[in-house]
Amino acid sequence: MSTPAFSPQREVALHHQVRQDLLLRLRSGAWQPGAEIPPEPALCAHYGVSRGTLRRALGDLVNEGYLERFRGRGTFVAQPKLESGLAGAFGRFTVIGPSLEPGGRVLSCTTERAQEPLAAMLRIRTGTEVWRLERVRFAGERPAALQTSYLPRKPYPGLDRQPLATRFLLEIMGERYGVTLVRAVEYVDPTRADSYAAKQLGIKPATPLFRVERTTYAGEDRIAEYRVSLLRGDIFRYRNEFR
Amino acid sequence: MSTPAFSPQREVALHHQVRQDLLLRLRSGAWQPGAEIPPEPALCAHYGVSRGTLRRALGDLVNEGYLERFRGRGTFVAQPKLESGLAGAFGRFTVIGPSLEPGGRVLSCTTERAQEPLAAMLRIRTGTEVWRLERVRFAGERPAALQTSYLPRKPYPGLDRQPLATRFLLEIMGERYGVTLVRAVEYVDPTRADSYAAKQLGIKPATPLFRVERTTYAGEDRIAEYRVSLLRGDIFRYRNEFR
DNA sequence: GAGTGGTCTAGACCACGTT
DNA sequence: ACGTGGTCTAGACCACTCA
Repeated sequence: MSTPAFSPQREVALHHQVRQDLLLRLRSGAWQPGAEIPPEPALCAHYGVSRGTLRRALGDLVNEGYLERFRGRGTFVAQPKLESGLAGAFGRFTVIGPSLEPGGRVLSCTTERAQEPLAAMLRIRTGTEVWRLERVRFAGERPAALQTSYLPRKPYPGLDRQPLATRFLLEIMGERYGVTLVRAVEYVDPTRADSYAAKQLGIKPATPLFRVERTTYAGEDRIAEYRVSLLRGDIFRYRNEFR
Repeated sequence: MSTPAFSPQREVALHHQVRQDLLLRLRSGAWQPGAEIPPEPALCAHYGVSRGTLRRALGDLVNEGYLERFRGRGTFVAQPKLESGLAGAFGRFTVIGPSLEPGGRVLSCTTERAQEPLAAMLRIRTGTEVWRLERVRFAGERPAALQTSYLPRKPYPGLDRQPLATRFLLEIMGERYGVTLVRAVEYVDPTRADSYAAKQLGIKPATPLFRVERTTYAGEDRIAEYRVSLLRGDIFRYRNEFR
């Protein structure tokens, strides 16, 4: 290890400076993927920091996917997993586009009895009563998404009298019904507008859309809502970032 | 704070047990979003652990988006941001579907001079020579994706003589040309197959596809590859998880 | 000024893999 | 047996917020 020098500055957390210096070596290619890097005692000595501080820096890099550590073996430069669909490849995503406004035009809000595919999605027995809420959501003046939400009826009495046209449904569920939402899982497919969706969204039939199926969880396994959204592909895109 | 009891087990890391117990209170709704939770000294006493251990547990929960901490103010239960497109909403994604096999059928591998939109994507001057590689990628026996890759020519002499049909392009770039790939950014749109794509992928024209534009970075800002993939929507979906 | 979380240290013991 | 990383402790000082 013959690094020019490491001269920490005050004002900035030590562990952060160590992290940056390690990152420099990783990105510059001085440490190739798969290679083993020096053990903790060596790095502590090199940087002149305590083990706790060093481990904070290393731990951050592990969380960000740059390093892998194995007890008894050592610390290694992670192989980048940039290939979509590769095992272990994952990243962060965001939706790019204008914000959807709360509420929207309510097309219908009715109850029905859940039949098989839906009952399975909500993890309830077939025949249980559910709310079915259909809305057009707007981004500015433009209709941007057509959403159909399904909720078990029981926990949400009088849902059809709530301010569905002006508030986020998730907010209503939380504030009016005291449901604590914890996490959500989406599955995204490409699709194209049928004539009904095209009419509601003000676009031509067969325009490409995202079809987003989302399940929102209230407790660890309690499902609070199942929703299918059709998002206009000319307005929204997903942005994914891999380490 | 009147929790029944906290009886740690050996065999499991203490910080992990503390984390689980805190998580329980968050998910059960005992601590509502926005609420302040007890300060470190109180929690240390409650769990009978040192500050370092407690902070490890809290830090994990902050990283996972459950808590927010502010120096001088306190620790608060984070508001879930489950609405797509909401500021601050983000999550993890994975591609669901069979693994793409390395290589594929090479349709063409030629050089050309980069014109404006492409030059901008690769951040090179217009007129610079680039490789243009077009392949059909397979998942098992099925053609699953049509990919067009663009790379600056200079760093990759003889790319057309590499084993493009049997290896991952990213691996070739790494192993044969010593390029260290660091991160990648994708933009995903819905689209539909034109007649050319339909023919290459063995599907009917107008079938819904994902159009994935990906930029792979070698250094912090050095672009190693720009690629446009058409992914069959009947084979792949994206899975997104919030918080 | 009192209380919050952020940083850093020094030292100890342990579980695991390699030799 | 030795070296690796994983866990945990106790204590110190600091920066920030709020009353």
